Amino acid sequence: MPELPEVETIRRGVEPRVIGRKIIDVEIIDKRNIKGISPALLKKRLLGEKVVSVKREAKYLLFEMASGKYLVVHLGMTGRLLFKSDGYVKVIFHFSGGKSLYYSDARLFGKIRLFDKHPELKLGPDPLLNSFKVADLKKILGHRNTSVKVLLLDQKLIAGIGNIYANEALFRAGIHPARKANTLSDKEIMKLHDAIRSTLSDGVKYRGTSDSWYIDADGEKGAFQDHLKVYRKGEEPCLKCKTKIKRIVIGQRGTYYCPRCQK
DNA sequence: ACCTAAACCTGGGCGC
DNA sequence: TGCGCCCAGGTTTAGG
Repeated sequence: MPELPEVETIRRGVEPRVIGRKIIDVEIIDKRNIKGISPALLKKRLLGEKVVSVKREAKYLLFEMASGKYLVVHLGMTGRLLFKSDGYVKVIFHFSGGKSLYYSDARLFGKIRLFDKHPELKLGPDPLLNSFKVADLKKILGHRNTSVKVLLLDQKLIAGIGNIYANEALFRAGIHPARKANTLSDKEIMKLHDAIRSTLSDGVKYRGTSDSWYIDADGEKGAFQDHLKVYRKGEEPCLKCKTKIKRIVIGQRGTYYCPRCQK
């Protein structure tokens, strides 16, 4: 499910309710999301740990513990962090004060890991930070002979964009998703830089896109699905020019664009 | 270093 | 109702 705006929305819902709380129990219903450590050891090492912050790096959530350990959660495609149960719960973190955080993941692509210190996640820059400049995007795109859309999805190059926001940002920028990155003009890179940032910040503003699996920590849907212009709109008329939106596959992912607005 | 494709899983929706 | 098929918002890995 979750791209940068969804993970940020979840973070904002989770942090205030777990900060300063201790983990008093970890219930593991299905161990398959737990990576790099046995379920028993994960539980043992988390018991008594106090949360001092919940941070986000791209699509990862990092629970910083008072001991300096980090519980790192990635939600994959269908992962959820909830303060109530749903039908796909795999792990439950019980906190002092009575709250429990449910990790749910129907498709099991999410990952839960524990680190002794702040982990190096090997991610590219976060495009929502003000330090992310046009020059940084040009460095990423300028010399590569791959479609611009594939590069936007590469977390090692630029972190936090997934398929929905890649499609939408390219529409806002008027750039065809199959364009080879090294053919973009400086002006197009500038437009794309703006489009990425405005699309992601709108995503955060509307609390994420609930097209299928995504809900926030309270089980509430986001609203950005009401603002999508191309994503999953194959065969529908473009809202700008009425041309039929096309669906193609790029980088093994469904890709939607307006053949007239995006060159 | 760059680029591509397969693999990991389960569930929802649709047509017949 | 049931079955088969297609689709799915991510990342890792192996290979060219």
